[in-house]
Amino acid sequence: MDYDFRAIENKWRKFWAENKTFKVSEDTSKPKFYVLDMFPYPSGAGLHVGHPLGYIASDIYSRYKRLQGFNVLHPMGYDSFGLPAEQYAIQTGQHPAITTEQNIARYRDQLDKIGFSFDWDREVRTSAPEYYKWTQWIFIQLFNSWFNPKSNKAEHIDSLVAIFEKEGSNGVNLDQLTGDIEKDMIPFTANEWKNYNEKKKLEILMNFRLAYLGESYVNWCSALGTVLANDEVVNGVSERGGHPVERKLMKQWSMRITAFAQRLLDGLNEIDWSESIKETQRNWIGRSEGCSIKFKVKSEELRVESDVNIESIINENSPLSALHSPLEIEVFTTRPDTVFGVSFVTLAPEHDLVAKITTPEQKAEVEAYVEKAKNRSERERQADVNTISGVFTGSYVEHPFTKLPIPIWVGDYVLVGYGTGAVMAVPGHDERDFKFAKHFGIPIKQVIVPTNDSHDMDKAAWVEKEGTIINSDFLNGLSVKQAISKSIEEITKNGFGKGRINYRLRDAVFGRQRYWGEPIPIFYKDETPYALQESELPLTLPEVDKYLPTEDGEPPLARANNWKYQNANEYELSTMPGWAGSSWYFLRYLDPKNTSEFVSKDKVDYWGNVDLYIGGSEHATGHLLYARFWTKFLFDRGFIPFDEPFKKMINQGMILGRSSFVYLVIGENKFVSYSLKDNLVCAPIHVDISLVDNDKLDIEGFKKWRPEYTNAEFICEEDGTYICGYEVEKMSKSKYNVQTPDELVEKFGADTLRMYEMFLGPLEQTKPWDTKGINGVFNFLRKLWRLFHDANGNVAISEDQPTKEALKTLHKTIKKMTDDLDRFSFNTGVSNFMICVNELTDQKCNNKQILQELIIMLSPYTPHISEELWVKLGNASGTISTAKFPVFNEEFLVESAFDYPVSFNGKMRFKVNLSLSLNPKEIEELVLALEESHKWLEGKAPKKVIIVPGKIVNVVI
RNA sequence: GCGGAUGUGGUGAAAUUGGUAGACACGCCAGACUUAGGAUCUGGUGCCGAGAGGUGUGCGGGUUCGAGUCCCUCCAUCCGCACCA
Repeated sequence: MDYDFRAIENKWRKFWAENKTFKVSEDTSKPKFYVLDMFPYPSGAGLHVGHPLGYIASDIYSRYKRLQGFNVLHPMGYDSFGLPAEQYAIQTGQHPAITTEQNIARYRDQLDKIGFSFDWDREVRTSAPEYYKWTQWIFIQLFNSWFNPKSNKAEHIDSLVAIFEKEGSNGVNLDQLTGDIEKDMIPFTANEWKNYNEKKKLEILMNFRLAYLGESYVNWCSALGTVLANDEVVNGVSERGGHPVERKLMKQWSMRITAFAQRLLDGLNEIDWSESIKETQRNWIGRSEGCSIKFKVKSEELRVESDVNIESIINENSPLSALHSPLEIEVFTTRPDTVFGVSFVTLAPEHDLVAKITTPEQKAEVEAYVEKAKNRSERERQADVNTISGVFTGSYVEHPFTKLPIPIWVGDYVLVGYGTGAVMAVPGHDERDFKFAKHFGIPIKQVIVPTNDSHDMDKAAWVEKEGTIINSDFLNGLSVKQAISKSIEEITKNGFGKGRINYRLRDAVFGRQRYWGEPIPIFYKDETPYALQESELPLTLPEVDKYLPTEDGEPPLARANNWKYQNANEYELSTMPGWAGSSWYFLRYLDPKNTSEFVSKDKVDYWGNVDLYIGGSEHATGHLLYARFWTKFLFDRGFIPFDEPFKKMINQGMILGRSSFVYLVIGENKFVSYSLKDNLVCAPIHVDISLVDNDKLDIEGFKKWRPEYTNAEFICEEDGTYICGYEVEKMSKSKYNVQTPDELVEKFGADTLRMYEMFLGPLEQTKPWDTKGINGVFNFLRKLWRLFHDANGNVAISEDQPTKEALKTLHKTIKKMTDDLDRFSFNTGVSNFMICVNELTDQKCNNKQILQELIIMLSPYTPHISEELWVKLGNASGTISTAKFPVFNEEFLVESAFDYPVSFNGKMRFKVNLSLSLNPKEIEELVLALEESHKWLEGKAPKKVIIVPGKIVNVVI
């Protein structure tokens, strides 16, 4: 009987499903191991061969761990809220839930064909109310929490209320409560707090909640009709769809991820992730150490009078420090050593103080500039980095040390979202400031002597953190490094500012003006947001007539009829972003059916965090950062016992498509073969890869492909074939280079596909898909099959004692397989099997002991054929997944002799077989006595002979 | 500009600690088998050379008895981030 993969795979797929072979539960007698894949968004296009790459690797690893006796949790689910289903709904009116359901069915069908060992009883879908009930629940926990900088962790908001009741807001020393995150709070005493009404209290608490409603500049995408988080904006356009994005001041639900910036940074040192992802996260968090410095605004007439109503300023939602008179501009700098080189101060166009400090003479010009800057999209602004623009406000600040007046400018090179939205410009030692000063003719003051003599201060700023300080009063003569600490010391001592750590990370905007997402469990009473009670969850997504915003520009949820909290109060109308559900799904797998908790304590204690996470690196700044944030939060609040979700992560590389081309002769309906194309003027045209085999075009098929090619002519190679050119590109429909796993499973079987995907190359590497090589793996499985059968196709297994040779082959393979799996080297694993089967075939080995061990090792890669052969060896059905992985025994590899490579001056010349019991001196004598050696010595005496027993001999002449 | 990764045959790649470069496979070449099965078997296949031999892991240097592997300089490609003060 031949290797009938179709029958075998159908049989075992059915067997696993019916017997729930991969269902797991908590079992304290075994060590646990949690292997997780990044769950897919079920798109309408289905899977191509690139998608299952990571799933195959994680499945192999899961099966390997199971064979080693671990209790392996290996679940799968769907990230099923998202934009494409909603866009489709807008176009067709079909409810996104239906589209999602259909896509999931297709995904499931495709996944099932590949033979994964998922425990499908644990499937989760983020769009299911039973799931998002708990996403909403976590949101409420975040809403009811604040970050206590003193304990450095999230706490229930009640502990903050207790502080307020006892000591108010600690006077002016707000940092102790806010950790420098929020600064626009008016100080109050305990008594004042007690006398505030509920609305006022809630308003103050909103400044501390980890999920909060606040006004801030957001990325507004009008084409999508929603706001986007920073990581959803790429190169100034939306990640999905590539629509323009502008900055807009809006009231939005946000997540105070900035409170966790330092812990998110520190945690990276404790997890086993690729350096590049960790660096990307460090970069995104963007910690920089420096100093804040306050500059007093000089113009007398602008000074805020002492009897001014401070609250009126607060209520303008100033994100900046404008609280105390006289007006001050606070800047953040990493170079306080250059403070004496400040020749102007620049404000971001959106900075609150711009309007307040501009003089009447400059008003028109400044307003025009600000207006223009605000209307520029992110993309325009980024594309235009080299154009210098700015405008003078007419006002001055006072230098804190010299007391000299310094002009205040507005410039869009200063970003409102970073630092304080204001910079002290030191043109002598900052490139942008230099350009700005040159452009506007502002004086440039040198305060550092460059270490490089040839540096010309007239041509460029000296920006290196090296050199000696000059023109700087008490800093003169110090090195830059010394001057940084000395200046911070002086600035702090004089109350001009203080040392400060700044992060690039912004709070994450959480509301989306979309339909297909989790409703935010909030209602409004007296314009104040209140969270729903746990017992009122889930707040299910209401039905709407259309999935578009209303005519008044309200989100789609505003279309829902009679959708009110207790029939009285308005619900929040925005929904959660795509990353909400995926920030905690790994926890729900532990206890997917629990209706009273998001996960039970017992289960989360047993399973713990993810031991191995496999997925793409494209989530480096989105999902992976948010999931870490929520995990830290849930840990702080005592819901889970760990504060990093994913201990080890591997990022599989992208699989690129291999596009094929035909060459159309310009002006004719004639195609020229690859090697002849340079003789003619022709244009390459993508041709469907299903019409090409080994670069040879199926000419008849091609003629039928498109009506216009029916009568096409072909200039072929000498042998009459038409050879196509190729290029490696991303897989896409428009390039006709998409390879689906389904076709390959049909043609070669799932085992071949699984093994071939691993054989392509290292998991983490980007690699081109090329179907050519799949035959090699297919042939390997047939060769394996033949090991178990005689020439007539009957099972032929010997029960004899295995030969020494066979045992050596087996144990060599056991050792290599264990090593390779432990270091996730799946591609070399495949070649180990090939070598092993080649050797056993040469040895004509059909010994049961040997073959049984071999297929156990093979079963993680090719589970179907392994199950089948396992039964043929006389074992009970379906148990190979719980067999025991073979153990390496070194005894079988012991050798008595070794083929020594003999080198002369490092060049290998010949080999000689010598006993391993010889000592170096004996080896040297034997080698030098050889006739071959005399030839290479050319009569000279060797200067030295290096001998590494069991490795090499090197003769130095 | 900053950061990360990668450069090895015609192709995908291997070489885990500095010790025989190119395992394993694809493709190709030659042959066998006997019909057509994405068969199977045998031999060959880095480059130059008829051969002896020479040469060879992006370039150039260095350390070493010995370097794909370690160090320095440079180049190329890919991926992040980017007016971040």
